Amino acid sequence: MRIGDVAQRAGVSTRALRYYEEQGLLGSERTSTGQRTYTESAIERVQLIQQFFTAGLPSRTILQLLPCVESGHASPEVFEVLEEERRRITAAMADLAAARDALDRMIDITRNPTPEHCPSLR
Amino acid sequence: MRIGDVAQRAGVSTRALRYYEEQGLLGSERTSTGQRTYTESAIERVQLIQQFFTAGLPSRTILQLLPCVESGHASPEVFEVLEEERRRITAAMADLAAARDALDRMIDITRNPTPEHCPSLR
DNA sequence: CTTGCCCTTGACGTCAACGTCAACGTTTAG
DNA sequence: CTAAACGTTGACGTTGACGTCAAGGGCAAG
Repeated sequence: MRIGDVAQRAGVSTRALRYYEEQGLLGSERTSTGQRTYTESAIERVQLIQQFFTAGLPSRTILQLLPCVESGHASPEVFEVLEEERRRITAAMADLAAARDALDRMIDITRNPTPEHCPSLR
Repeated sequence: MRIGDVAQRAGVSTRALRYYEEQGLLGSERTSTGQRTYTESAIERVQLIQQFFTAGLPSRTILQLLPCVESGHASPEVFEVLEEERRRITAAMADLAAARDALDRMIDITRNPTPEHCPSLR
């Protein structure tokens, strides 16, 4: 597969794929003329990378974790990274829940306006 | 209160407070010599602003929502913004949950390594 | 052959919420 | 009074995951 196919099937831009390669997150073979070639497994890998990016992991951290996906083994340091990121994500979910609740209170108030609305915003 | 007090009590930098004012998110009185003065309610307001920033809302959107906190009323457009952001946050929480689950699978595998680990990563 | 779409590298642009530094005025504790 | 600590505006720097040209080469169809 060429880069455009992978991009379309994985739902990312070709620029993103080259960026992933630049960061060491995604490998590729080259044809004799220098064009990138990918296997089917690249699509799955890109989707996993995207999932981690969406969760707020920086590329350096993803770079640490990806080898563990392939080897099925993690050094103690990488294991600590795994658990640290898990904690980060859990905290982020709590923050989102808090903000969502704040929005819910605002939505509720704007639907049933009361003279004494201010205290209930806290 | 001066800006340093608000910063400390709200847990943000003075630079952030000036930025909020610049963006129209936070008002202040001025002394005769030009120094900013805040009321107690500023702290609560800053914390709400922070909560929204943490949830990924941009300052322009927060600027739309804040008047609704004070007035207790929302125009139809602002109301739509409220619900749209609620949907965004809900989706973001789902993404985080998915990434957390991926991490959990990796953690599980690195704890009990199996020869057939690869399929369970999907 | 040439048209049109795909690919390459390289390099600069973006966006947002601040950090940081400069140069200077203000308030406060001793 | 004076020095430390705090305040002001202005402006440039940071960070990360790409977007977006630019300039050129590769490849199947008609």
